[in-house]
Amino acid sequence: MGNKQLMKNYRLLLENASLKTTPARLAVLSFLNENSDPLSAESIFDHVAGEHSPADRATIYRILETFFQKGIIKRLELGEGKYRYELTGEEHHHLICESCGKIEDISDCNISEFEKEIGRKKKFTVRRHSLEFFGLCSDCQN
Amino acid sequence: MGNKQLMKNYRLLLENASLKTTPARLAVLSFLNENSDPLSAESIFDHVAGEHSPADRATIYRILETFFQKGIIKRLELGEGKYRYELTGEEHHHLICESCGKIEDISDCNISEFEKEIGRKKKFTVRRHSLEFFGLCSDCQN
DNA sequence: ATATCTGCAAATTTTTTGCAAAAAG
DNA sequence: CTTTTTGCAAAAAATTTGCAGATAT
Repeated sequence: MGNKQLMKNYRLLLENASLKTTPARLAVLSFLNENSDPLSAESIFDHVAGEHSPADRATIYRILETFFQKGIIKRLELGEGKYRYELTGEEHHHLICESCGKIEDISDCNISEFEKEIGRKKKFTVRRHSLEFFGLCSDCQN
Repeated sequence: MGNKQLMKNYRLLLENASLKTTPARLAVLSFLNENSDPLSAESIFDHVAGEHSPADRATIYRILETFFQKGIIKRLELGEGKYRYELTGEEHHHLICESCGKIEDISDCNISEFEKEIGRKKKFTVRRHSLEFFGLCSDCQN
């Protein structure tokens, strides 16, 4: 998808969320879009800082909070004591290599059956779940 | 189980992990043992601070890190931007109510099959996984 | 006796907040 | 023109670290 088209999409995305289109927001969106890995606030700040129109760290945090509240991005915790963020898309989970830190995506967790069971047994309504796998990636097996 | 017996168990647990038995460590272990909910470092500190032999915040953090490294406790992230800890026991997961904050335990996630599939498909060796459910508990349904 | 553990104080990391100026629609 | 967003500076929250003295074995 061309950059022009992308920008149009971002504008629409923001408009649908009743948010104004600003350079900082576009920068955050496009950086998240370029990266398949979930990103920390700091790495987003670092990247946006190197742009034509750098943004303040507080602005980045506020943007991420707003996007998270609107459901535009997901907020993850991968055992690092800080948040990571990724664009909301197909539901998927992550394989985090405890040796090299590589993060892979994985889909089809098929946990919806279990969620229904929870609803019945515990009278708990599941809205979302977090599921992350920690271990060793193919490169770090030996 | 009587308190005497518990103390003996804690001593053994620590000895097996090549750790010295200290008042602060015993206090942390017994507070974790009294609580079924996973606890934050701060709440553990607060509790131990009210004891006959209060411990420094840094000591609490160091104890928790050590226990985590030894596998004595689990370190969880429940979407709060901080860690929580619980004694290692039967594998289980949590239902976190997004309305009142109540945390319930749940077992039998039956995800081992999926983990094997991951091993085959992605050549990733799963060592552990995190699985938490967020939603509404029975008291907060309406 | 010796290695481990703790307290204290200071620092680091991650995230949040108040307020006035700037920008978007 | 009005509401939202941003920058700046400061603060808060969570966690870590260095080092010297205290404690456990």
